[in-house]
Amino acid sequence: MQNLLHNLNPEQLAAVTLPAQSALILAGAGSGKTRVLTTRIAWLIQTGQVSPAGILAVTFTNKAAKEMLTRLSAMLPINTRGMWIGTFHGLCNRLLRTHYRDAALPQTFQILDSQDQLSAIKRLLKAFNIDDEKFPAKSVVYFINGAKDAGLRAGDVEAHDPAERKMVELYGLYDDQCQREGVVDFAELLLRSYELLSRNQPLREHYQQRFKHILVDEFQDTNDLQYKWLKLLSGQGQSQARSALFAVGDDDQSIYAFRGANVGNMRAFEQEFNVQNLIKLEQNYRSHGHILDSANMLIANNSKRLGKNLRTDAGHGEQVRVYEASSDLQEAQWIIEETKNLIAEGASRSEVAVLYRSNAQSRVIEHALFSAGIPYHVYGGLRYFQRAEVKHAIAYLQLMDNPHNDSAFLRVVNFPTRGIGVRTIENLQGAAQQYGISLYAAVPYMSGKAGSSLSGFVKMIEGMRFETQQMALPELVRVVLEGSTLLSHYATEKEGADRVENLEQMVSAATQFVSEEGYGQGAPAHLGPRADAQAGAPIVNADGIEILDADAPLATVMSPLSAFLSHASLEAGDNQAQAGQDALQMMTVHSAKGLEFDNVFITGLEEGLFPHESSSKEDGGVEEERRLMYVAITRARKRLYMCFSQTRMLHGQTRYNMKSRFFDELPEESLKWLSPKVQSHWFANKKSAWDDAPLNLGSDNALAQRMAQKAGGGSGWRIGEAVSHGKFGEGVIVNIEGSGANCRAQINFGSHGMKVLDLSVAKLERLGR
DNA sequence: AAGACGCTGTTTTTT
DNA sequence: ACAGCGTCTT
Repeated sequence: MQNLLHNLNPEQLAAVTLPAQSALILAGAGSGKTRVLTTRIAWLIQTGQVSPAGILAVTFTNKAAKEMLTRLSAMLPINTRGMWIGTFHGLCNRLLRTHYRDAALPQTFQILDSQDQLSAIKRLLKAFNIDDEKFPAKSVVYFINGAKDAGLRAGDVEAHDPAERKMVELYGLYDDQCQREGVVDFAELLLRSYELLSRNQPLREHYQQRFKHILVDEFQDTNDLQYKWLKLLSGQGQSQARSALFAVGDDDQSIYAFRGANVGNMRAFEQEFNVQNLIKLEQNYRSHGHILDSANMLIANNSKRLGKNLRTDAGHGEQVRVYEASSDLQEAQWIIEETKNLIAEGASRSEVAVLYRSNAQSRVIEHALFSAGIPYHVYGGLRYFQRAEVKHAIAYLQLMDNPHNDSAFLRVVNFPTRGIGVRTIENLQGAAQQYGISLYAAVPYMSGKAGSSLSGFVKMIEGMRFETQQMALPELVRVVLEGSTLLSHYATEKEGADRVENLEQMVSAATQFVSEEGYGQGAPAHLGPRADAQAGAPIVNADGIEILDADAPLATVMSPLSAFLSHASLEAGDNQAQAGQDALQMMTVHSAKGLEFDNVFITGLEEGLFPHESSSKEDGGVEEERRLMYVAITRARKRLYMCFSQTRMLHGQTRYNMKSRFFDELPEESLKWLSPKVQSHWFANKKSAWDDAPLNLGSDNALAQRMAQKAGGGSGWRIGEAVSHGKFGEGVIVNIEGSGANCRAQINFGSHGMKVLDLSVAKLERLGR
């Protein structure tokens, strides 16, 4: 135990060894949050305060859950299997699998990912002849997920106008459709298990008693339903003893409001759980002083903080390097130069991160990196299980496990093509609707040529199910890849080599899955849970009803095939394992959260981009952008670069942006401007701006034309020029129209918005940037 | 049933 | 600019 606790600082130690009461740990960036969380669990177990089965630890991502498990098994000599450690969705899936009857779900219910959900909605809209102009599928999805995330069923949503009433109706119809097909979406996993526990008293009480300690990571990211779920499981508000909820989070890193996260849950938790133990972890072990000072000073501009100031023992380190580029191309060029310098100084490429606010910014930088021959890795593309060919294979597997999944049916009934056309499908859908059954079940009602091709498809699925009855999962997957003719189809396609490879990879994914999840290598993939699996001791409630506890491995509650399909939906896999390559890391600021690098570039620091223009319209939007900037800054250990550009190509048009307001919120002494005398006067000094940018303007003539376009009708002002206005502050001239006395300029005043001013009237001052 | 054409939206993302 | 779609064409 001494071992466990040594090297913890006083705050960390206090947090780890808190008594079994609700606690809120405000953990700043780089303050050892995961360490505290895992050490707390290890300490609780090692001191005999709780058995592994009494632990419930919740994260948002699989990565975080895995990390926690890895660290725990390094600390504890015990098997981590009895503990419930996982994502909200993973744990809810486990709960629903175990208690599928009580949750009114089929044993083989399947999970829709976001793509599947959208296409299910599109299908619904079509079936009910809904005008998709008035009710776009996307907004229906948004509405439904919003309601579910708030814990509301269709019957609970108050509609204020006819359009909303329609939305509510669609919500109800969608839920019916899902129920009929035996599928649940992500939000449904949460809501259904919440409802299961709140309606079923014996179950609820069982789990409430079982979990003595509930620990939550990234608490600031919880949505309302997740918070309600935690309250329910912890027994909050009940008179009897309840479990201790240990919430770890950082309100300054709350950057997911747009997907329903509610930072307010932190304050609500403090009050509703009567939190006596609030501990702030403010000692930062990651960043040098100038970087931390920048982060602290920036975030101090936010109101409504719980209050926290990071400190470090690491010394000031280097100043933050700031660069103003003339164009996005030149910005990219500069990044490449600096990266080369870093590498020459001995930095490894994987310790260089380029962060941007939006994905669209990556293109230019990627292009420049490619030309320079610097290996790079872009985060956040298509993930393995999202690839079309893999989704197709999954759909065949889904049909074998649950033939009523119409989404899966439609995805592959004619892929690879087998002569089943749109018309045939429409007829089939008509029959299915008429009898209220699934497409698969409606096939026997079809006659004629169309009927026989459809029943051919069904026979193929049935045949594969029969053939694979006794097979282990990897073997089954191989049979399906071949039997579905997916493999041979892609093998004949000219660009199909990668796809074949991805499909082949599914067999190894299945092999790995089977061994990791504790299914025997030879366990039949079908036919329910493993026969020889040891279920936990049965629980008998007061009425003598036996309840199966979900503490045993998943193998006891679901078949390898069902489990594998859940896995494919809940853990979409990495995007291209370019591992092994020492590559520069490129990603959005959002996806950088939780990561750290020696060297970080924050790019595109311009008004309108970062903070993003759409953030100024939502209340609290700019504060969320500031938190995002805070996250970006605190990713860096040793060296931080920030850059912005005067011009940028966006949506096919050149935009003229001002530098980000965030620069004004950073400590001057921590910044080192690398471009003091920049190219604002490029018109007079055109060489610097246009020669730096590797633009191919073709000829002097083309250049002259572009210049002429930018000159403002003899007004004396130029497009792209920085100006100052008494009322609106600093801005950039974006456009000039008319000439002489009628000359007007469109000016981007950043936070004050876009204005059109009459140049003969407006009092503008030239601003040498 | 694949390929061409035109329309649309375009902040951030995990499960 | 450009990708991803839905619809129309061959």
